[in-house]
Amino acid sequence: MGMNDKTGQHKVLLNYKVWLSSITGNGIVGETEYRLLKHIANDKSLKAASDDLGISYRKAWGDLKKAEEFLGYQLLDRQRGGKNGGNSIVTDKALKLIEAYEALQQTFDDQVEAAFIEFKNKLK
Amino acid sequence: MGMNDKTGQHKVLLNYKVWLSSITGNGIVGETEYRLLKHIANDKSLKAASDDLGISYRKAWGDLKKAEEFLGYQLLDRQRGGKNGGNSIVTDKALKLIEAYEALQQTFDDQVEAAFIEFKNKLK
DNA sequence: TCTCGTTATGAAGTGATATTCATATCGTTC
DNA sequence: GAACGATATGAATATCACTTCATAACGAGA
Repeated sequence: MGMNDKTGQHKVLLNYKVWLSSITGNGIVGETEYRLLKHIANDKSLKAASDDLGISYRKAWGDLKKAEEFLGYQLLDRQRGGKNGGNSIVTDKALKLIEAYEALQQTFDDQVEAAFIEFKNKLK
Repeated sequence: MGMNDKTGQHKVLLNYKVWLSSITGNGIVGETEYRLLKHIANDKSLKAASDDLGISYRKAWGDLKKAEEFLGYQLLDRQRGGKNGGNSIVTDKALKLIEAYEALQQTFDDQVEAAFIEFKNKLK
């Protein structure tokens, strides 16, 4: 479990991130947006989803808006007012997107483990 | 090459990052440290390397110090004073580390392209 | 022994992001 | 038709990482 002193050898993990970006490097769809969409698919609410993830509604809303603007299609079908005040439904296109993103993550996950073992061998 | 209006479909790129971290998620060795060590190996100077990369000496120094503390071994052999004011030599262990990191990146690079093509197919 | 350039390190300033706050709109339901 | 709760959005505030600044230590060479 790794030592706790300031100078010992600690357990090291391999980490990675995958995200879609514009050419200029602006992040568009990454882990945050992926998780948001997953939760919205379940909760049918952007507010509930942002609460779930512990990020501000303001940011969640802005992130998805930016993603939609960039992608050029809707990720959510929004409804204001009404029974529960409103709701947000994930569009079919967004569902496809999160499925594809999930597969991408899986591919990376599979490779990270092997690559990390290889990495550690190289250090011996 | 992607439209420029606010709502069109733009060209999307796939991005990724790989780095070593502690269990608590603190980044230890990533692209920055890798590049620093590469440049120090060449320049034999932390100052020159940080200038090369356009990052502050303060950060470069802090990053490598943190990495060394965490890993539990020296990445640099430092010398203060003397002929040119001082110098920093990359240790053998650090050389092994950057070689292994390089191989890791290469592994990912090779597979990212294929994964991205797969990703885009899934969206059709 | 004085100088010079690099390493070393705390402290203060800055800028990008995210959170908080404030307010408006909307549409079922009671 | 008044109320409730989610969406919508600008503005102010807070956070956090990085840069800048300031200052010391060091040691070969002039």
